[in-house]
Formats: sequence, C-alpha cells, structure tokens
Amino acid sequence: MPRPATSIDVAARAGVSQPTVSRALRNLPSISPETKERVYRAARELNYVPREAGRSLATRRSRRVAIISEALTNPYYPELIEPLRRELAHLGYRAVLVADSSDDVLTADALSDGSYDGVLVTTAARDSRLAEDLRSRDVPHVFVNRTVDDPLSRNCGFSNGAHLLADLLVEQGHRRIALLTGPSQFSTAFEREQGLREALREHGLRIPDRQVLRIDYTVSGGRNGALTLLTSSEPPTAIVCGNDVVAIGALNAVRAMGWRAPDDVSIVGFDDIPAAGWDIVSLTTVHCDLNALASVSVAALHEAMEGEKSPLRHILEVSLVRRDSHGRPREKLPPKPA
Amino acid sequence: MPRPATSIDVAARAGVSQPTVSRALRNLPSISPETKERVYRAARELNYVPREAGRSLATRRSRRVAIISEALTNPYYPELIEPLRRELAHLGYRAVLVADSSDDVLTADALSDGSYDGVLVTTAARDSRLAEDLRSRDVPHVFVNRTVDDPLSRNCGFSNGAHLLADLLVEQGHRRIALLTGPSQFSTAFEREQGLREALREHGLRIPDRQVLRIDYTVSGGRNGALTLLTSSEPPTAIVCGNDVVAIGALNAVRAMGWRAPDDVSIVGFDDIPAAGWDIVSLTTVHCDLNALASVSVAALHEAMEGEKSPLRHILEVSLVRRDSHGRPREKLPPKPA
DNA sequence: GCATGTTGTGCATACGTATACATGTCAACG
DNA sequence: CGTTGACATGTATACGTATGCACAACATGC
Repeated sequence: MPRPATSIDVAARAGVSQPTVSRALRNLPSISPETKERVYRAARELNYVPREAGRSLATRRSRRVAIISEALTNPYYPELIEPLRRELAHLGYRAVLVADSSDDVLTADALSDGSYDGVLVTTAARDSRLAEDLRSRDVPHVFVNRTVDDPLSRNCGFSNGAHLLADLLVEQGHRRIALLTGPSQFSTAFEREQGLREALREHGLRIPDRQVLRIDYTVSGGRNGALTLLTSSEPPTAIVCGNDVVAIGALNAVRAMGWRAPDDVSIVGFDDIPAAGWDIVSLTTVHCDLNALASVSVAALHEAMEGEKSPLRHILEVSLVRRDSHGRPREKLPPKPA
Repeated sequence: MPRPATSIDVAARAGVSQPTVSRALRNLPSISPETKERVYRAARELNYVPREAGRSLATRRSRRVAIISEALTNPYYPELIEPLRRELAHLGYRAVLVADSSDDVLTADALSDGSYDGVLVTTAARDSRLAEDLRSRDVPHVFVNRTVDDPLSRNCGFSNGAHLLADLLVEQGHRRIALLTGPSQFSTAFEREQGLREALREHGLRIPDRQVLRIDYTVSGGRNGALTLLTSSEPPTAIVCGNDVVAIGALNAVRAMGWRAPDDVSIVGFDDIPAAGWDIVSLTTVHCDLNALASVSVAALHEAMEGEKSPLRHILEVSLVRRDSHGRPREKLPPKPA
C-alpha cells in the first residue's frame, strides 16, 4: 500500500532538491518561474499535500487556535463560535473546538502540547485555575465573555445590562421581581445578579432570597425553576432570567401552567439569541453583539500571539430589545391551573 | 525566553536517555518502576507535555478525527456533533470541527494533510466530489445521515419516515398537504420528498407543484415559505416540513398571521430536535435517535480506520412523535389577517 | 561453568518540512 | 578582465518523538 507522497518524492520527480519544493509551493520569491512550474506540476501529479505535522515541528507554530466551549447544544455558543471561527480564518488560523465537558476536567496540559498557537476560553468558572495555568505555560489566551479572578489575563466582554431590565420592569409597575439565574461561579450569572440587585436598590426595591433561584443554564432548568417560582404562595409578577435560554425555559413553564406572557407574568432575559426573536417567543432581552465580541476577542488574541503589549480589558456596550414578553403586572393573580 | 521542555530535557534531569522518557511516560511495561518514578518526577518538575507534532510525525497518526459540518447555528448539528464527539473521545480520538461554509469550498486537500486519521461528513451535497476525493486519497471516512452518489463510501443514516407523517395526516382527514423543504441536492430533502410523494400516492393523493416549496433549511426560510403557502389562494390544511428547524419557522409564520396550529393548519417536521419538545412549540415530528446514529457512525469509522472490511450501509429506524401541532383540518378557511 | 533466556536501557535512526548557510551562475561595472 | 552583487539552488541540519535493534546485567537451567 503506497504511502502518500512527500516533498522528497515531488523533488525527485521535478528534478530539484527538497528545499526547493518547500520554497516553490509556498511561493517564495527566490524561485524561478520555470522551476515553480515544474514543481507545481510534479506536486499535482503526485497528489502531494504538505504534512501538517512536519510543518508544525519545523516552524513551531500550528496556525491553530483552540476554542474552549461547554456543550454546543446550548444555542448561545454556536452563535459566538461561528463569528470567532470566521475572524480566525480571516487571520489564517484554523479554529479547533475543544469540549469542556464536566466529565473530563480540561487541564492546561491538553492545551500546551503545541497543537494550538492560542486559546479562546468561552467557558470557565470564575475560580478556574485555567487562567494562571495557561499563563505559566506561556500559552496566549483570551477569555471571551467570561471574567476570571486572575487579573493578568486578557478579557473581552459586555457591560452589565441588568439595569436596563430593572428600569424597564419598575417603570412598568412591577414590584415583585424574581431572579432565575445560573450557578454563581459563572461570571455572567454573578455579575448580572449583582447588577440587578444594585439597580433595584436604586429604585428602593430588593429581591427576597426566596425569589432568587439558581438553576442550570438550560431550557429545562429554566422551566423547572419558573414552575417553582410561579407556583409559590406569592408568585412574582416578573422574572428576570440569567440568559435567554433560561428565559425560554420560563416561557415554557408559563405555557405549561396555562398562563400567558406578558398577561400573567413578564419574562425577560439576556443575550438576544436568535430564538428570542422568533414570533412564538418574542422575548424582551438585552442585546449582546456577538459579532463585535468575536472581532474584538480575536484581535486581542492576535496581539497576544504576536507578543504585543496591549490592553487586557475590552468592554462592549449592550442595548435593550423590547419585544412582547413584558408588560404591566396584572392586578390579581391568574387562576391556578387545574 | 525559555522554550518549553522536551523529552530530552526530561531525560537529562532524570539521568536517563530520551527513548526511556518516551517509554516511561507512555507507561510501557519494559521500564522499571524506579526509573518510571524518576522520569515522572522530572517531567512534572519541568512541566513537560509531549509535543503532538513530534508524536504525529513519528507515529503517522494524529488521533484526531475531522467532523465536517455546515453552520453550527442550525440547532440540528450540535445535537449530532455532541454524541459524535463523545463516541470519538471514548475511542481515544479528538474531534475537530471543520466548517464547510459556502465561502470556502472544502476540498479533500485540507483533509489529507495528515491532521486527521478519519473524517465524518455530516454535510455534503449529493453530487459532492468529496466522496471520491477522500477515497482516492485513502482517507477513511463515513457519511453521517447523508447519502452521496458514490456507492463505495460508507453511509450511516435513518430510514425514510415520510410515510409516518403521510399516514397520520391522511388519517386525520387532510387532503391539501403542502411540502416545505430544503434544496434537493441535500439527500435528506430529496429522500423525504420522494418518500412523502410515494406515501401520498398510495392514499390516492398527490401534491401539486405549486404546493412544494424549496427554501433554505433555516427558521427564517421556513417562516417565509410558510407565509407564501398560507397566503396563497388555496392554502394547504397541513404543511410537511423538511426538518424541524423549517417547521419552527412555519409555526412562526402561523403565529405572525394570527393563526394557530393545529386549529387553522397542521405543521409537522422531521428530526425531533429538542426545541420540538418545548411547550411553546410542541411539534409533531419524526424522531431520529442521534445518539444511536453517532454510535453506529463512529463504530463504522473506527472499522474503516483499522482497515477492516465491513458493511458500507447502516440504516436506523425512526418513529413518529405525536405532539400538538397536528389535528383535523378545519372546515372553513380561517379569516384573513388584517 | 557455560549456554540460554529475561529484563531494562541505550544507540541509531526514521518521520516530513523549514531554514541558515554555502555555492554556483551570470550580469553589471569599473 | 577581475570584482561585486543579485539571484537561484543545493547542502546540512533542526524540530521532538517513537521504535527496531543491540547490548549489558543478571538469573536460570543443566
């Protein structure tokens, strides 16, 4: 069984040396047009493709960037990963998705085997060791929409938009506002909760502890959490959800109870994922421009990989998107479902 | 600036030769426990991680598998990719997602640079050259839920469940059934259309050409297509959608028109993606077990990579999931929206 | 005490590409 | 006509790991 052709085979066929093949195929200027033509032809005839492992070994670069992401089935991540991939491709890097599933804890080891020139982290607990581990191994990296305790790592993210939702709901007349959010070691969950509490405090309101529920950042998590809140003795008139996925779960709970949003309860979220704009969802939420985030993040990583000193923090602005899942609180409680 | 440690550095520190380091860290039996211990310690002290490029070059294997997929933002793909990744990890392979965006046509070249031991193709037009290109370069590969014209490539997919939907709708009394599906060079779109036509024919029905719309396999494609169908002079009483994403688009169209499903029109789909089960969607659809598909596909690829001769075709069964988006046709047309 | 086998380790080299340096050719220029 | 320089190409080697083979040390059997 014939092994794939190498640059040595091409050289033999073209009647030149191996380095000449290497130079010709990379289109370096120091090769004569005639020689280039001969090499091209020989390479084509042999179906030659330069072996990536050899190239990486010799150049000590892989032209690959790892994107750390938790389960892709959370629709937020594909929306972020897609523009990240585009931006990376634009710079000549291949994006490699690396799972951060809870099964196998992701260590910096797996990221420092030379397979990646840099790392984009879209998932990480606030107390993750990943930041310092990556830095101690000199792996260029950027945290995307995640703040970690390590103050020396690069960060790109959004400003806290919680006050936009708080102002909106209070203005509409809501006083009993609940929070349905993710585990507090996720920086977005933590920061959005802080922001919401602070904004409500300025309106003279506070959220009682029993009206704050921390659940998985999933649709079913949001559904179950909302069911708990809405069937309690004193249900909220509005639920702020830690992200849109959870908010969609809450809307499912509303439907499951035979209630309607916003007539019986207002539901709002964060992120503005595409599903938030569907007619059957129409979720009021805080818009985060993931294309802009991807652009800034990849630029920051690029600088890090080039060894440039540049700002460690990038904060993008967010905006409120008013759709149909919020409204004024109803005076009386809706009827309990059978 | 210090370069990362190599096995030679570890060898020097442990007082052994480089090959001994290689053998010790891979836990080969021919190394004495004392030596292993010394090597482990030295490696730990130097933060040593074996360079993947060196390993690939020496072993001629990468322990990586490429998964070809179109835009991840179609929620179907993450649901397929996730179990594929799990199955591959179980066999010791890393999964690398490779985009098949329409911008840069994916050639077999990029897949035969030695970066991947095998390829799983989840997106490919029926007439794609990929199949024969991969085979001519001896790259082991499996087409997952995609049939291509090449009869020698391995295929894993589902049986055609269109008759389940046809039987259901006819039984409910529908006679004017429309089809909203994807470009016919996608094998699933093609096969489901064939299956539906055949099943309806057995019931003595046929779909007029004007009731068949081919649109992008997206939510907005489905929404626009459904709007076209439902606002025509003689709207269908049921729409069969080429997949659940399109069906959700159709449900959005129904909502946008002020209609309701199934009261005013029945909507059914294929795939049974998670969103189909949401309370606010509750889509009647054909269930495809993606975990089973992933399992079979990876097993088939594994056999191909091991050079085994084994069956080229694997067909899994599907089942009907009855939810709330279908019902009996209404007698009169619903009122036109303002 | 010698042939035989076993165990642990080192030596030499392969894997495929890129690059610093040397070399040869040829034109331009004095 | 010798010197200089530009250009094109070859030579030698580096990159880091894995593996076939040789070999030394030691135990076993007779």
